[in-house]
Amino acid sequence: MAGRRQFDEQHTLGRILDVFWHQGYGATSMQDLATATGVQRGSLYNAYQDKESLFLRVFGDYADAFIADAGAALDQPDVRRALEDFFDFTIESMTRGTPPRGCLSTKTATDTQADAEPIRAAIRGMLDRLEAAMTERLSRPDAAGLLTVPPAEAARVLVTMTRGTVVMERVYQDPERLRATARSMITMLLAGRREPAAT
Amino acid sequence: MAGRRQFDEQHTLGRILDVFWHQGYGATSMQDLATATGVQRGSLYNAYQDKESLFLRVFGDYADAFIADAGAALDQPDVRRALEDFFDFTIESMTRGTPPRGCLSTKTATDTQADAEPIRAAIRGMLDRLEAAMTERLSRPDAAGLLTVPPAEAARVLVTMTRGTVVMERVYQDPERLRATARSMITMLLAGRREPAAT
DNA sequence: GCAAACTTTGACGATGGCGTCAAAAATAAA
DNA sequence: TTTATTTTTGACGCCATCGTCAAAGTTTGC
Repeated sequence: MAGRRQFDEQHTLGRILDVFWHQGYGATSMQDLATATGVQRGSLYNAYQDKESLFLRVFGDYADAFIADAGAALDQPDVRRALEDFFDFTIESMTRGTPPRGCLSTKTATDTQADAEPIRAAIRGMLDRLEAAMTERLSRPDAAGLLTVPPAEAARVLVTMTRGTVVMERVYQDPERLRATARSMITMLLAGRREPAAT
Repeated sequence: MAGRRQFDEQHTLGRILDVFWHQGYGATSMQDLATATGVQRGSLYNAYQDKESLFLRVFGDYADAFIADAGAALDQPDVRRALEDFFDFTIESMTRGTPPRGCLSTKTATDTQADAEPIRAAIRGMLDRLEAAMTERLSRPDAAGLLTVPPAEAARVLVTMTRGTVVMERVYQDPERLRATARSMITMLLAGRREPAAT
């Protein structure tokens, strides 16, 4: 039972991501990962160094997928529609699973056992990319004049808002409530007028 | 060394709150609390049942103080000033300490090891109170006509936003950035006009 | 004073985490 | 076929946690 790697890496990493996502970094032991994947603890150590390296490995995949999907949702001709789809996507993502899995990056950001700098950096990288995608969308012509604050500022508020939504999901476990709050947020952002108001 | 309680309860509970705040519920062991307070583990079990009960005990004090201070910040004649003071207070609260302690309720909300229903309920209770205080403030006459969405909706967005701010603090560790984002948020909210815009 | 009530203390056994390592096994290269 | 490389496997030692409990020690109230 050895020689070349015995387990399907794609499949294994997928399951590992799932365990981290549901349980959080700090609360997940190597044994948990071994049990969930059927790969022995020693094999995981051998293949991926330690828990932190393993986490960074799967977090990278997670972040790439998240950014891609978020970008796709934002890529709509109508700004309001784009923002609604964006929030719908984030809400759908965090409420998936039984129990709902929440948001991996937020769980990790607030996990005191995940305060190693490489982990922080990975989260920062993901949020920076999200903010960039949002800024780009809000800078398109169809948003001009509609926004109550400049695109870059708005993007930062919206990204912060998604983090808040994640927390509210944990507390109230009510997706419809989250969607309603998101709609309010969008209305606030798009309350601008094309013509400057008369003085 | 026995008979009547040997330790100063106020002082001990204060230290315990501090440990929970910094380390988070799940990452804190009874031994941590014993070490931090100088009270033996057995005495803590004897006096407070278990970790969950102890947490709920100090969380109650925390929530009361938080709501009181938040309410005081909101109690300003000028809405914009009230909201700025409110966000300044929350940001100051989460960045205090070395290292910055963050926000206890948010850390707990996203802690998978703190998913017992009594704990969830306590967090819900605190956020409900915060939302109520915010709604009340935004319903006062001086805010009328300024808001881009109704008071209750705005309150829910703002409370969600404070949760997001907490997460961003963990990630970027930059208080000034948080304040700037808060100001953008306030601008978006107060972009309403007293007179309905001419068609 | 004396007895009851309570707190403190230290230890117990069970469980589970961590990272390491040597031996066993299987494949790849020569 | 033989050798080198790599993975798997299971066990190791160490340390920390948990909740409990009996013994020891104080204080309170009768």
